[in-house]
Amino acid sequence: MSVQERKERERASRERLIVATARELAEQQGWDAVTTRRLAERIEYSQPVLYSHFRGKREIIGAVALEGAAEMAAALRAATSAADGPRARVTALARAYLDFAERNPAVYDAMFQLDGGLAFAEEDTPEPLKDGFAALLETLAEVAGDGVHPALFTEVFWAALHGLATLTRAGRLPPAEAERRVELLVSRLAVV
Amino acid sequence: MSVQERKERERASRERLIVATARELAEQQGWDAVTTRRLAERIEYSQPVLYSHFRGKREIIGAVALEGAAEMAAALRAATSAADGPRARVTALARAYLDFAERNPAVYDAMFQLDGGLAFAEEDTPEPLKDGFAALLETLAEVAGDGVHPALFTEVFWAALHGLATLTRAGRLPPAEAERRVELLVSRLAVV
DNA sequence: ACTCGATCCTAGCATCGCTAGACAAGTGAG
DNA sequence: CTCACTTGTCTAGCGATGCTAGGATCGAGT
Repeated sequence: MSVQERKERERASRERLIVATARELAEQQGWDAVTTRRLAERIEYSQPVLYSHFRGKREIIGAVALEGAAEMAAALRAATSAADGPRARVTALARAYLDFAERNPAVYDAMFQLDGGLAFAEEDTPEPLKDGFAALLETLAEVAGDGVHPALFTEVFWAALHGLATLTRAGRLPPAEAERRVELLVSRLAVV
Repeated sequence: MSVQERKERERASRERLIVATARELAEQQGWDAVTTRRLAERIEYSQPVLYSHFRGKREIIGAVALEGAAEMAAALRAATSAADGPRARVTALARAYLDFAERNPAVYDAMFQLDGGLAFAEEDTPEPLKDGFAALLETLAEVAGDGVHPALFTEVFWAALHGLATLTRAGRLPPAEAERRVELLVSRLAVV
């Protein structure tokens, strides 16, 4: 019985290695460079091993996305808990969100840009994703304003952040004035 | 001399055919289905012909994006010119933007999601893209509010629309309440 | 009518995600 | 301790991708 447990531990450990390596490779050289061959070589196993853990490349991306969602949720909560007052919390939230996207571009892509085979806004949405939305909601509900559904407000605010994050990183928006855009967004959307 | 002109016309015509076919194929079956082989087969030429017009698949995507940008700019201007008053114009603008994204998902991807090798917010930004931004700016400048740079306001508003468009289409936002999100966005961001 | 240059196609390269089948290592029974 | 067998891993290969080299073909101008 103990033998089997050891094997399961080793399997789980190797699965974590795969996800961590995929993420590392993606951050270093972009997702295009994350091929099953390169990934297999880095973890020092052959390609088919990947398919004994994941159904395919999509699922590996999905695993990175889930890991990232959990981290992001933690980062958002850490940022907001250090701020005083609703308005300051929202600003901190927005900055933390954009900061996470900027510092973890590959993970952010896995979460929102690429197809990781994940469901959203539905019954079977994975827990980390729901929790990420919850982290946003906790702070944003305070400033939704009267008669506005907090979830709806969160969706709009989130969409704005997502737009800023992606357009900035794609070179569509000059990075210089990022901070002023955040201030404008918060001052207009948030009802204090 | 006339012979050469005819050849140039034919070349230009074939180039339009390539772009139109790529777009059509992408809208029908998604960009993944747009392979150089399939595209070549549809235009009834061999693969290498594509490379005598474009440097590679990226440039073809870029060409579709430019075509789309011009169309979108026209659609935005048509929508705003039919509305009375700044507030109504902004609402019409937002609806037209999201409507375009929803009805031309592949083109929208070419413009903002995929790598079409296009420059943005820089010196050598192609004209249709600058004009698309200009179309947004024309209407949004009216409601930027005192002391807010119109271009900065446009960037934020645009980012919010882009976020709504992409998140909705990716299934991240329930489509049911799209209209209410637009109303909330406009009512908060626009200063009338 | 003939030459020669432009134009286009056949064939192929390296790489991709993914899988079948051979092979080895470790397991538990006798 | 030996041996069949399950479990796990690897080698090799499939079809498809973007892209390119080199030969064939066609038409224009002398």
